[in-house]
Amino acid sequence: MQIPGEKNAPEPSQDSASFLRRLAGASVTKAGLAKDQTEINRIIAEASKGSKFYENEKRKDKELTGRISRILKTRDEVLREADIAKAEHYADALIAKMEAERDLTQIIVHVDMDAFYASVELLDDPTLIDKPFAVGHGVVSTASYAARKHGVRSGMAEFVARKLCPQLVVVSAHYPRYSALSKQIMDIFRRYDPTMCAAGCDEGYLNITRYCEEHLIAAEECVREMRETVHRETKLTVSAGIAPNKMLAKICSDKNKPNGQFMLEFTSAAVKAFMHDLSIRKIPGVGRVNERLLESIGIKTCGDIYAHRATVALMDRYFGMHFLLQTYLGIASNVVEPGQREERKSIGAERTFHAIGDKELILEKLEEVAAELNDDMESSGWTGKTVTLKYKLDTYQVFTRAKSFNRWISTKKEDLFSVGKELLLPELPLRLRLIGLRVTKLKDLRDDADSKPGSIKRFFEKANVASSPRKKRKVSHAPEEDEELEEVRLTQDGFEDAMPGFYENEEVEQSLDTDGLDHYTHQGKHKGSRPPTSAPSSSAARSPGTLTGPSSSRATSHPPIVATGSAKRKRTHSPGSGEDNVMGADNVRGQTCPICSKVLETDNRGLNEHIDFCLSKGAIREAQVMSNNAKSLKQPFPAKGKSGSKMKNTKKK
DNA sequence: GGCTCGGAT
DNA sequence: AGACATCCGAGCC
Repeated sequence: MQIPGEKNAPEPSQDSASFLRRLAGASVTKAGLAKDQTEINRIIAEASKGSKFYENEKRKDKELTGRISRILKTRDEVLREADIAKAEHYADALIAKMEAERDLTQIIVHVDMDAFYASVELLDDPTLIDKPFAVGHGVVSTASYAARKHGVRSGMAEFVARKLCPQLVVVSAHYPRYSALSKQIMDIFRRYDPTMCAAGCDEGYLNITRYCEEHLIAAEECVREMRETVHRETKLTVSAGIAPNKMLAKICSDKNKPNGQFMLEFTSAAVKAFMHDLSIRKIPGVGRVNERLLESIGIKTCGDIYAHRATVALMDRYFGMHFLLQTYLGIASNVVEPGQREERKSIGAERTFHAIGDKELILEKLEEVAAELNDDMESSGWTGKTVTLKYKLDTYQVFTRAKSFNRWISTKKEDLFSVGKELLLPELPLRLRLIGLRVTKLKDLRDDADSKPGSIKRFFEKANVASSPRKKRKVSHAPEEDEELEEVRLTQDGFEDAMPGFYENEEVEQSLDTDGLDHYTHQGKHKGSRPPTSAPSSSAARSPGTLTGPSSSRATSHPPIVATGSAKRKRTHSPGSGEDNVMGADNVRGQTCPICSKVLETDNRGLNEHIDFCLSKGAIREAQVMSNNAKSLKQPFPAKGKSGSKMKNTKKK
């Protein structure tokens, strides 16, 4: 096994299980389906076979497989040298601490509209009842429950859906309608918790602790009443989950869907039992990639985390120990508040079309996109300094090119369009199927205009609304209620608001960075990394993502875990002095590094960083030698601890 | 600080 | 035949 080779072939059988699942799409295990998933996957694969889309998926799957195999190699190396017992002991200590701090006092509810878009369409066209139908042409936005039984799900290509369900009826989406209903529904929820947090247009989090106290009503009864109210006033059904924190509540809302609710007992034992057999994929933040990553080390259910706590602790950077241990315990944020999402970081628009190679036609598309983005920016009051062009080739590979200015992008569409051209023209000729423009380094124009004094305040007031502008519509009215039509992509946005919460009180250090090791970075470096120049240049080189196999593997962000990164940013950083922090930490006490066995006067955090350092050496032995000989690894931490490892590995290879 | 890429919903 | 949109942040120079 091992072998310095580093490129030890993962193995063929690429078509297997994991890839088929990938092809099947993301929302698979998330929502309840029916029928034989294997058969469904077969039909999907058959319909896809040979398409460019399929080839691209295969390529990505292969990259991931390679990345995982490299991580496993590192894992093997680490486990071989480390003191497993100590690592487990360390994890156990953290678990005990987390358990001691568990908060079961708040009654959190996650409400989720059942097949929202589909339900609304059904409302407006009763003849759809009982028919399997889907909302959205081209790509399914939402499938009715009857359609789901056939394996149709959101995100799926329409033609694939039709293969799975020949009698499928496909209707168009009516965003303004969804938006209006969404607002109406959220207002109902707010009667129970004025500070509820809308998570997208069809779901939200509430803390009904207070409501229940004041109305002397039990949680389940309260939620049932709320759901009935929604149904009475809108004729739409909603499912709900009641639990001690947001993550649990969200998972619970799926339990008795549609039109049902589920409450988890508010005891530590019940929560842990609930987590034990829960698929890791059900955890918000764990998507296809992280699921595979975790599965590769034997973690399939949340209960499995415990058995692998040593690996997770030793390779925190890759797997996110803190996140996983909390997940194992079923602990997450129980803070529910509206907006609070800081300002948005970017605003953009993109459009997919039938692949074209003609320069004039491409520029036409670019102009359309520029105009659309321009309208959005104008109506929502944003401008920015950096413009990023995104394009997708007919092979489905995606590239971006950006340019920054010292000035704010003018709101005249000519500005965006010309910048877009500047970025795109040098790339041509290409055959494209998508063009997008995005502006970052934003500035909120309304801050100056409107409430300039307490700019922040403005934000709080309509925080959650502020996201996702789009859709011009927006007529007069100032920031008041412009609940605009969030044309929403349904999932997306909302989660955004919700997710950060899960990591709230954390302070973990960032967790990982996946392939910190290898992933040589050649490409990107010169901006010259042009994609396939010219259509013909068939195979070979090109594309930044494709150069030599491993290259593109890019350090994907972190695993599930990742999110903790934000928390980390808050404190820590201070690149050059990471080690000072560590050593100067509080509750200092002797701790032994499970890798190099050195005893350190530091706290858990410090120990953690030290372990990271040990791992960063790539060659564990090196660290051991160092510690064994020179017992005081003085200043072991490379400036910028984490990146240190990366760089090294990067070049090396 | 600029730029690119991949993740997640 | 046919396969989304939007946003975020990490990593690298």
